[in-house]
Amino acid sequence: MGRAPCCDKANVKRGPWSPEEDAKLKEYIEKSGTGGNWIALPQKAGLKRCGKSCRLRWLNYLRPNIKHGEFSDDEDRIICSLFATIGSRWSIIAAQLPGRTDNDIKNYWNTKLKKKLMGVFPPPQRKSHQVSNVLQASSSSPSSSTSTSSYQGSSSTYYNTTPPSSFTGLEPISFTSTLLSSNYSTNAAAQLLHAHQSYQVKDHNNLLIFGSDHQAASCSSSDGSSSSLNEYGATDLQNCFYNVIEGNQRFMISNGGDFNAWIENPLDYYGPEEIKRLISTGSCNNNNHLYFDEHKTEETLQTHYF
DNA sequence: AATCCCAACAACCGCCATAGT
DNA sequence: GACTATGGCGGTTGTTGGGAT
Repeated sequence: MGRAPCCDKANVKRGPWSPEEDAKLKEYIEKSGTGGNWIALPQKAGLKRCGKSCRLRWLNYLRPNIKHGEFSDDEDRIICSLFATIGSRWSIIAAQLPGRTDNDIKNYWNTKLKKKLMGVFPPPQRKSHQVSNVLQASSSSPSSSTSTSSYQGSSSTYYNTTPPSSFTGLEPISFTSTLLSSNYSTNAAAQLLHAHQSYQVKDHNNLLIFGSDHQAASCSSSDGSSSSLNEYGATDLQNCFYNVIEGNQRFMISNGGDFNAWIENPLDYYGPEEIKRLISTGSCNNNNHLYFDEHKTEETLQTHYF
């Protein structure tokens, strides 16, 4: 037996709201508030609507300061950045965009932004040297994986990975690692990483880093040409592509200075101890962006790139 | 002008978390 | 602790309008 419906569906109006209904709802809420009970509200307001429907209508369209219309480039960047970080948690993303609703952002993502991004990150061309699916690898014994890489950390594993051949870019991924099954939604980040084709996972004593490689940042398309990432805030996206997860906390890695270069594998260059030290000393901002010391970053870049 | 197709978006559905009893 | 009611959320569907044919 299923759950009882929240209202008598036979006796409630459905479909688009009329201006009269909007006016009734708006007037009632402005005068009396919601009373903390949406289920009872429609009857009190004289509406033949389900309480949930009233709530949605109010939250998405009628309440004050709702912003409709075109999303700005800044808003695009924020959405992309947050999606890469926390996934499809629209209500949280909406909280960062005053006047925008979760429904609005969700629709915008599904109809426009996703396509934009897919244009930036074309369907993956598999690299021959990449073998196992990270998701399988991270959820099974590392020794049983077909890893082709050789990170030498004492108790860490390092997988070079490739999406399954049927992968189309943004489909759900079963991330079964205990680290990744924390409250933080990492699937979405993984999806973007998948879309980015090339990414790595390192697991080092509860310190797990994943992200795209430097090569991916140039984003070669299938015909060998490069597509510009700037148009859609590539830097922001790129900055999201290294995630450190320790325990059930997630951090995003940013290099501290104004460097155009990007560090391929933070774990290799900074080392797990340095990363852990920074986490433990609170070297991150409110958004859990983990910033490395500028000099250290510069040294690292000088050493490895110049 | 009629029809088809598709993108956009409003609204609904069902699940989950939580508070109250 | 079990149960119920409700709110909140994300995924999905239905409707509509505009452009293409």
